[in-house]
Amino acid sequence: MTTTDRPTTAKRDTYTPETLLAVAVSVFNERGYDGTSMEHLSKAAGISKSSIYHHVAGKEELLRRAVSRALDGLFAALEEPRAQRGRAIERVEYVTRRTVEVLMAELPYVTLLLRVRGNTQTERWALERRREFDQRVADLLKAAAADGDLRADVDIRLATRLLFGMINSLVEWYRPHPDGGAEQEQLVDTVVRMAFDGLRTG
Amino acid sequence: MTTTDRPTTAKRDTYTPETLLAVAVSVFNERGYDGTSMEHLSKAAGISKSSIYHHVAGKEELLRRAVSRALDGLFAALEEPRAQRGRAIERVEYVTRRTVEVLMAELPYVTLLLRVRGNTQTERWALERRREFDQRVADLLKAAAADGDLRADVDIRLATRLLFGMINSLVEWYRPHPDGGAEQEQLVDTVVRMAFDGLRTG
DNA sequence: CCTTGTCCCGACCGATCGTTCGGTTACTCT
DNA sequence: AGAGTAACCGAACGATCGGTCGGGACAAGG
Repeated sequence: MTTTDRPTTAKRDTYTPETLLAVAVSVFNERGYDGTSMEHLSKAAGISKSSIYHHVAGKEELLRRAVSRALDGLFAALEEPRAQRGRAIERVEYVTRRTVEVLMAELPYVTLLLRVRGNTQTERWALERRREFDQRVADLLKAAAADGDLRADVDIRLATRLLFGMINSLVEWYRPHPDGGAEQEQLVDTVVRMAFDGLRTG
Repeated sequence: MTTTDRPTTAKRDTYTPETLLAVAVSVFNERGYDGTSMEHLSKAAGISKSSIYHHVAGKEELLRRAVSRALDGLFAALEEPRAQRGRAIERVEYVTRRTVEVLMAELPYVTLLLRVRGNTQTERWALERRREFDQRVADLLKAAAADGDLRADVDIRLATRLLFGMINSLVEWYRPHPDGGAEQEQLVDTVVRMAFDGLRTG
C-alpha cells in the first residue's frame, strides 16, 4: 500500500494510478461514466489530458480498476470464516452485514459498480461478476429457507432481489461521516434488522 | 390519447412523438442516456438520424418527455382520495402500493427517471421533482410515526430511504409478463408486506 | 558535467457527437 | 390533375470525443 519502495514514506506530490483513480471515480459518480470526458478528468485532477495517459492506459482501465476493487471487497466477504461455517441463516445475516460494511468502506467504487450498463467489454465483465455474487447470496438464502429459518410466504428469488435493492440503495444517499464510526455501526444494525425482521420466521 | 383527430382510429404506419419516445426510452435504458447517440436511436427506430428531428426537437426533449411521464404518474398517486384521507399508516401503505403499481405500469419511463445524474438542466429538474415526491412520502411516514403506528426503534428518514431503495430496485429486474395480471398483484402484495412487516408496530 | 527516467505539457489525430439544411417521396385534400 | 404538406433522407456542420506524439522541466545518480 506504500506509494514507493523507499525506506521512509516519501512525500506525495505526484499522481500514482491509485490516487488518480480516486479522483476519476469521484467524477464518474458525479457525471456518470459515459457522461465523463477525459477533459473532465484532467480538470478535476489538475493535470493535462495527455498526462493522464502517463499513469493509466485510458478511460476504460480506470473503470476496470474501480469495479475490480469493489468486486474484490464484496467477494472477500463471502470467503470469511463466518460466511462459510455455521447455520445458513447466520451466514446470510453475516454476509448481509459485511456487504453493507464493504459498501460503506468502498462507497465510490461500489457506487460505480452498481451503475455500469454493459456498453463495453469491461462493463459486461463487471455485470457478470456481480451476477455471480448475487447468486452466491441467493444460494445462502435458499439454504436458510430449506432450514425453515425464513418465512415461507415469500419467494426466495424475490426476497433476494428486494434485499439487494435495499442494501444497494445506500450508494444513492449514504455519505460517510468524518468521525462517525459508531453511527456507521448503528446504520448497519438498522439495515440488517429491517431486512430480517421481515424475513425471519416468527 | 388518439393518434390523430380523425373520426375513426387511423392506421399507424408512421412515427408520432409518443411512439418515437417509446423506442428512444427503450434504447436509453439499455445503453444509458449519455451512452446513447442519435445514431443509435435512428437504427432502433428504423428511420434516419435527421428524420428524428421532424418529430422532436432533440435528444434532451426525449428525455424530458420520458421523465415527465414518469413523474406525472407518481404524483398522480399522491392525489388519489385514499392517499389524502384516512389514518396516516393506511395512506402511506396505499401510496407504497400505488407507487409500485405505477412503477410497473410505466416501467421504462420510471427506470429512466431513476437513473438521471444531473448533467443537463432537464436532469436537474427531474432530480428536484423526485426529491419533492420523496419528501411527500417521508412526511406521510412521519405522520404515521407520530400516530405510533411505526416501530420506534428505526429512524424515519432512514426507513424512508430503505423503503424507496427496495421499491425502486424493481426497475433493475422486474419485466412485465404478457398475461401476468395476477402475478403483478401478488408481486405488489409481497413488496408491501415485506416492507411493512418490518415497519409496523407489533 | 551528462545521462536517465519520471512527470507533465500543448498540439494534433481520426472518429463521433448532436444538430442543421436542402431536397425528395408520398399521401391528402380540392 | 395540381397544390399542399407530413415524413423522410443524405450530406455536411462545428464541437467534442478518446487517444497519440514529440518534447520540455526537473530531480537523481554517475
